[in-house]
Amino acid sequence: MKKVSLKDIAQQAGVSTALVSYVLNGKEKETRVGEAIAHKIRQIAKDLNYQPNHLAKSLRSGKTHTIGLIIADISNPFFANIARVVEDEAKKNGYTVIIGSCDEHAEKSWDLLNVLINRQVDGFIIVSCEGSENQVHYLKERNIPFVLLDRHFPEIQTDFVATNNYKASYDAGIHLIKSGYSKIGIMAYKSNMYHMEERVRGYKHALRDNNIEFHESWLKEVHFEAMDSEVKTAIDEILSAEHRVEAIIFATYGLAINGLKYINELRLKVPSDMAIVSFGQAEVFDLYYCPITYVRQPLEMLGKTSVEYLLKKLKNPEEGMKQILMEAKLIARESSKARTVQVGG
Amino acid sequence: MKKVSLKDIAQQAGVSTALVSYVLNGKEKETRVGEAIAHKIRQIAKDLNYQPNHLAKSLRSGKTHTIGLIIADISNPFFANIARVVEDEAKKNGYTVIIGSCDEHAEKSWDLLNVLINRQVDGFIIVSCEGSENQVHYLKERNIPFVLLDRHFPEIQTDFVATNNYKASYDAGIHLIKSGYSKIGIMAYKSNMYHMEERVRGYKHALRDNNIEFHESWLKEVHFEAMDSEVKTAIDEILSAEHRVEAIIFATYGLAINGLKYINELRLKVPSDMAIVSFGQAEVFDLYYCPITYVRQPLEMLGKTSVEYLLKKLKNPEEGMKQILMEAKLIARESSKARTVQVGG
DNA sequence: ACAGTTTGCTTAATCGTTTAAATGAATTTT
DNA sequence: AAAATTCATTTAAACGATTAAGCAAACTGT
Repeated sequence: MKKVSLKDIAQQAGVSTALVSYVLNGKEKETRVGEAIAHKIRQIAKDLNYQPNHLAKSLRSGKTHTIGLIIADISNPFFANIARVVEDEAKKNGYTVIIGSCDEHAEKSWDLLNVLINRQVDGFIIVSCEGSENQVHYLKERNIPFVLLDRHFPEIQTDFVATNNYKASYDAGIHLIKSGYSKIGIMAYKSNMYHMEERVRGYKHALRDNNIEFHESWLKEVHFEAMDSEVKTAIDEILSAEHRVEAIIFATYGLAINGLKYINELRLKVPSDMAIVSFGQAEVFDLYYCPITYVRQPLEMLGKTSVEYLLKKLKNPEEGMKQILMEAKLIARESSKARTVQVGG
Repeated sequence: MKKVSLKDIAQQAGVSTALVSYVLNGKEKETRVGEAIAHKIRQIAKDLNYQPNHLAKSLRSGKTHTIGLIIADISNPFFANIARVVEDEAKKNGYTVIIGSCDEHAEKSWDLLNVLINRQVDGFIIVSCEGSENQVHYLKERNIPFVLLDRHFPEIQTDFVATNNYKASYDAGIHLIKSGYSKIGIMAYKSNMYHMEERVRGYKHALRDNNIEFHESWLKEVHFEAMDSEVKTAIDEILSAEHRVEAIIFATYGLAINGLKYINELRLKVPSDMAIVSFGQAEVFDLYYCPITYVRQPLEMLGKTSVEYLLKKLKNPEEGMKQILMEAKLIARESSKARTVQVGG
């Protein structure tokens, strides 16, 4: 069963393909197609169940109505949720999404970018990874529309939609301090990505603003690729250090999962032995024996807005630059419960 | 900056586009292109950083090297993991994946199917939802290659890659019985999908083979769309029924999450108040205060094999029908720990 | 009645590739 | 030396759509 093309309809109607195209695209008024023939064409198209060939349309128009979404890993719930929002929002506007996972790897990210550019996606939504600045510059130079999502490079002028990580982390710190903890550590990725630095900076400022002296041993930075083992080492060190922390902020979901597993292994009780606040969100946090306090990023809004910005740019390339930082919300739970004995700063 | 096309290269080299195409596709031998000119063409292509236009290629060849993956929901970890495997395996073979979430909704699934068919995907990998038999028939009629993943329709002859759900559920039942439980319930979706029926059947046979009388109140079937509330009602009923169960099998990840949340609310202790076995897999099961026994489906294998089957079919449409049931593995944990007092059947 | 306008349709180029067929020159065979 | 073969390249159609431009025929006004 061959696919039905404009030509087939034209033949059956005894007209040229041009007419068929006009009618089927609702241009019959401007192009003065006869009423009778227009009706006939529509009928035949319906009878043959005509479905336009997107490839041909795209080749001609230069628009594929497709957007590329580059993330770290679709099997990570944070990105999976984002992806779902982006998918839905795009579909609502007649766009299709192609998702690529780069595993926080700049090289893979390059590959994806190129594959998707060759596939003529109209634009990108990108969760950048470390060392991918050149890719951002490349897109700017080539004038390919894109929006950075969740992470951005402050030194590069781009559209972006991200969380106010400084504030989020600051709030997390303040929350712990108010709950009576003063020896507070943070576990983050070893990375010079801005969003990660901001999380560390927010945490430090929370301490500073409460006259708590920060100790270097409280900041643990682990490599993404060696997370499994390094998280354990980091926790071991944190526990045996001079100023043993009473609370940890996990700067990402992945770190929290690994950290919690090890904390369980060590039979440490949350929050009495160690209070916890984590970034990210997932069912785990609800179901943990001691529900985990977490920083809820406005996933839905982040995803929706990134699509919105990108589509605006696609519709009008002259559209001005759009940058927005959205506020996260701290969801306080048992894992950071106020200590019975309040320890002032 | 315009995109570089074959024409541009041809112009610079002073030859026709045909030659350029031949050389760049490695057909210089068959088509006897001069060595010197071939070299020149390659050099120019490199200098101009030529990237072929996939749309044009696809329009001409009728092949897009794209596969459509239709699942229930990318934000569900089971599907997210599957999607990741499929993505990687496809990429390895030069294919791109477009993912669509249908929310277990046949109508949405139809939409997705049509959108992707218009986008000329070469084939589909589909996790079918209830009431989508007509879609499967449609694909067969239209001769569009596809492989059913995780779920299949026994009455329709198709390629499929799925788990042996009967066996998996049977094993889950046996495991609980061996661990000393005899009043065992199961929570499943109200559905006539084969994979779900098989899970119930396996469970029932495990009871039967151990001379345990099955009580209707032990089988709770809830509607997917009203899961949140119906799971609670179901658990309430299960607890107040005459033969109150000591253990529950959750037939899906989603049910388990909802169920566990409610069990926590009720302050029931796992496994002493209620033992648990669940299908699906995710971090939650590891981190729950009492690690959850679960049926581990061979995700990696399922995903890989589905891609493999599909690609074989794409390469050779005459390829015979391929059907495989893979065995799941029960991962025994605390949530189904052997009771101290063994209760024989 | 004739120029000018409107109407309703067709023609043909175009997007960027691929590839069968054609072409003409150089080389080999007889 | 003519015929046949080989070699290296070009031409042009095709994929399926869009759309500017062209062209009769019918209609308008004077």
